[in-house]
Amino acid sequence: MIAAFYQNKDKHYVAVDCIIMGFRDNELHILIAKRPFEPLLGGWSLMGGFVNEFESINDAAKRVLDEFTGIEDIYMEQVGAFGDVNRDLVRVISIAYYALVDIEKFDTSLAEKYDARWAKITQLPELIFDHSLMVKNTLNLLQRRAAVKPIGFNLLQEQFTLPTLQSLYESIYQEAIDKRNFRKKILAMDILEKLDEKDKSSSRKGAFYYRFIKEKYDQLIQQGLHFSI
Amino acid sequence: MIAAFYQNKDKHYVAVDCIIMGFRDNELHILIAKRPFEPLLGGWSLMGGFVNEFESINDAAKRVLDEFTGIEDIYMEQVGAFGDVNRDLVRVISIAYYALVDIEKFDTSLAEKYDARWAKITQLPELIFDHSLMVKNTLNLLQRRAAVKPIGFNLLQEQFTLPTLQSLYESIYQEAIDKRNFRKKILAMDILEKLDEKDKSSSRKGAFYYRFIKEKYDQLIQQGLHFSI
DNA sequence: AGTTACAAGTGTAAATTAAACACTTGTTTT
DNA sequence: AAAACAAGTGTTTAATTTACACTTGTAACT
Repeated sequence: MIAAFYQNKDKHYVAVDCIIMGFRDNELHILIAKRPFEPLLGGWSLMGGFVNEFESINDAAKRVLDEFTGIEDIYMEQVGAFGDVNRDLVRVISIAYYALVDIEKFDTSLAEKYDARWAKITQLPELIFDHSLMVKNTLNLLQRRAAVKPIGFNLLQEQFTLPTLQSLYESIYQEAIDKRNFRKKILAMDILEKLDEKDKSSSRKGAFYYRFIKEKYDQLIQQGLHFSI
Repeated sequence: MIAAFYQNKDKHYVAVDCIIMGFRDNELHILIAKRPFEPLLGGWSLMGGFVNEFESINDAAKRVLDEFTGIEDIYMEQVGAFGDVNRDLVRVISIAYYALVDIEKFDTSLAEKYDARWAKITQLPELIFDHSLMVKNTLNLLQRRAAVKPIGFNLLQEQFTLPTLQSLYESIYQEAIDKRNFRKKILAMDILEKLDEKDKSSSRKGAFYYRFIKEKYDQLIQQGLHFSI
């Protein structure tokens, strides 16, 4: 009876495609790879994989993320399902996830293995299928999310300077931010801890390191206040 | 060669589930139906259907919307893919879409045919599978969208009063809005046209009807301004 | 005809938030 | 000792949001 109901329904290939984002040289980057098989062999593509029979789509995304970055416990969020593309010969319904990773933790040996590279989001090549659209939607979503949730820190190492943090947000919003206003706002939330060390790699004076303190953020929320940059 | 690559991949049942929203009696309503087949026969569910082999997922959603409402050209937007539910016996990946309809255009004969009814969003029964989660995510998405896009008008008839429009937004945001501030804001955008007729169904004085003028909205956008309520 | 009931309709002031803006500091290099 | 240079710092103005209470128009009732 049950089997009978499903029996005449079509089944589909379902893939996950991951928009893996990293931050380097004051710019957002996305991990892309040369596609190793047909159709569109050699085209630039996002990192993806097929969903297995008894696997949740979230688990599939996690598996793919781990496979291509060597990092577990990655911050990720679904972007949406894409299925209107007329892929050659076979139609695949693809569910896109974006992920924010600390690019320093990235296992670079995997880049060789998969012929992958980090491309600046402002200078992405044309991607296959609807992958360019996925990236566009992701940036949109990220801009809205990063404005109200402290997810940007996932793109940084544990310690970071305020100039770096600011340039991260500038890269996400793709617009300049006033230095004084930015500092005022982020520090007013009292969710960062200032450290004693300085990063002297980009100035003689050096910039103090800060850390994001999750507990302080939770406290902020508990007080009915909100993160906002 | 190509076939060989896909050959060993699993295929999945893919459905669309539609959160069909209407506005009535100053409250958002959602169309739900008693499920007519196993598993979970008799449980309250969203309106859904399976995606056909050569159909885009958007088209599948449109088809389902038309089937259950009798309305074509419905405003709809994807909410996301849901696939982590352990559905009895068979796993189905479902892509949720929300739709905003003028409840007056709804073909009520379909309600009988499908054993469907409009339920207040504040008083929804427990829904099957992850449908309750879909509704929750939809309300979230709708709150963010309705704040910056003039999509709320899809829930109203062509002519509507400002008190009605306000109560629509109150129902979407689930919070009271100050009457004067609301009117100030919506009228300042100059996207509505005031008509000469009044609606006297809810007061002796009567409230003037207004119409949303898409051309005026386009003009607003062209000026670099934004819709915002 | 006058009164009542009642939602529709209207404006201003205060508070908050966002935006604009330029100089000083600390450290290394020359 | 001077130069170079990014890090760091406050205040003022503008814009936006919030709070708040009375008048108006019409139908129903007496």
